[in-house]
Amino acid sequence: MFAFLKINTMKLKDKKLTRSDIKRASILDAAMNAFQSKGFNATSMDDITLSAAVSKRTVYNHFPSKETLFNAITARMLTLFFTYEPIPFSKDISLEIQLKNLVEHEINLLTMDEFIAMAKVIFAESIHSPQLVQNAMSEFEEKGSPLVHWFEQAALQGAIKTDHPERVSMQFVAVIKGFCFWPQLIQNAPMPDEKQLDDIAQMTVQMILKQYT
Amino acid sequence: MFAFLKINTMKLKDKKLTRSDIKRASILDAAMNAFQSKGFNATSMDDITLSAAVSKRTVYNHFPSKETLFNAITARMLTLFFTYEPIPFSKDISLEIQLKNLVEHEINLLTMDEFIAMAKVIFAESIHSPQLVQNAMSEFEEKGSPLVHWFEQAALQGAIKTDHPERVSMQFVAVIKGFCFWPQLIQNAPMPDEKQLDDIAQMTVQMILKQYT
DNA sequence: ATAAAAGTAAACTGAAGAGTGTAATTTACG
DNA sequence: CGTAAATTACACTCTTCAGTTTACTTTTAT
Repeated sequence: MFAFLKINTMKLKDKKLTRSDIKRASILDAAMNAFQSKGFNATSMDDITLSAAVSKRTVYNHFPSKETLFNAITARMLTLFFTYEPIPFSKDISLEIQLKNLVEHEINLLTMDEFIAMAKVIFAESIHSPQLVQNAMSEFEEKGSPLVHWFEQAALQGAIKTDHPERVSMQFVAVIKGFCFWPQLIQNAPMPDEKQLDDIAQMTVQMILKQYT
Repeated sequence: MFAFLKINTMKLKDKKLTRSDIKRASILDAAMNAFQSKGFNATSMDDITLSAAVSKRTVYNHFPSKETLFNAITARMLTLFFTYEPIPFSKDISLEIQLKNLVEHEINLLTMDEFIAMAKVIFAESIHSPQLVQNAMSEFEEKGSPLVHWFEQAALQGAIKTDHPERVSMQFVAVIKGFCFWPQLIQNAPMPDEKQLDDIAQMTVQMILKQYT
């Protein structure tokens, strides 16, 4: 898990993977796993030290405090998911196909288990920190904004009939998350299998088509 | 806030409100507020002691440990919301009206600020406790079950056309929560005002009618 | 090769916080 | 009134944990 982060690290220097880089990556990995499974408070720096196979002083040489480490992780996770290509609306492609693509796109994002992992880390802390994570969070929630943009375009061009495209967009995302995100986040529910995902996708597309065309 | 709990306490003995009862209620109140705003870990027993205007020893006389106190609170909150009348499906009332009632019912529940408060306390802890709160939680999530029951009846009697009434029920709830619950829980978003709630309700009803009749 | 940079082990400090012991006070109640 | 139970203040123990110090070893880069 989180292999994708290591790859990122490697890409930067390619061959010059110094010991320091390895240690740092190891710390980030260990911290991410620990924060994910136990939360910020319940994770001690000694835990991280231990499972990163690194001395405590080394942790503090890379990250001056526990909070710094936490921020480094959230920042990393957030930027990762922010690199998120916008989706153009096209009047030349059938609405059904475009919607199907949108759903799949969204489901793919949500079903990455890294996504759930990240959400656990961040949400659990953010419920009780009005400002701390909140700012990053609001930005993060805008992740839906490419979707909003698509719906706005679709409405403008008359493909979808609504006075509130952003509301339709929210409805769209709400249904997907209701099946593929919240239960997994809160209750550790299993992700729906391929067939169920297909059904959910189809249902969501039908919902938009029947209600707004 | 949480006045409804004090009322409950009073009903039990009516006149025999002994000092001990008052102290106990005061502790529960203080603890609930503290857990809600700061979370379980960040709340110290001394905090509670202080804002309950009670000595520390008294807290421990009533509740042998912090966890016991936490459990007492969650139990209280959960039972409160479990007393939840089932909703019968009727073929004599127009579908639209019944749906409208369902939405309102659900929105009323979610918009009680006690509900959000409770959810914060419980969810924040449950994200990182696989078994601890999880069991109570799963029961709690079934709170939707009267809704499922309504949709099952509606499907059985042909008022709603679907092979998966429980899925339709989830969709229905997902949309409402997407607007009136998750943003408030995670981001401290303000609850939509009356007019917005109306729009959301109407939209949700239309969604079901257009997609499943 | 060698000096600077980075890592290690282990003992330490200081703060916070859960829970206890106790002696003195307050309240309930026959 | 008088006694038993509950409450209080407060000092105390014990543990956990973030962060530091020190004396030493390994890696890296020139």
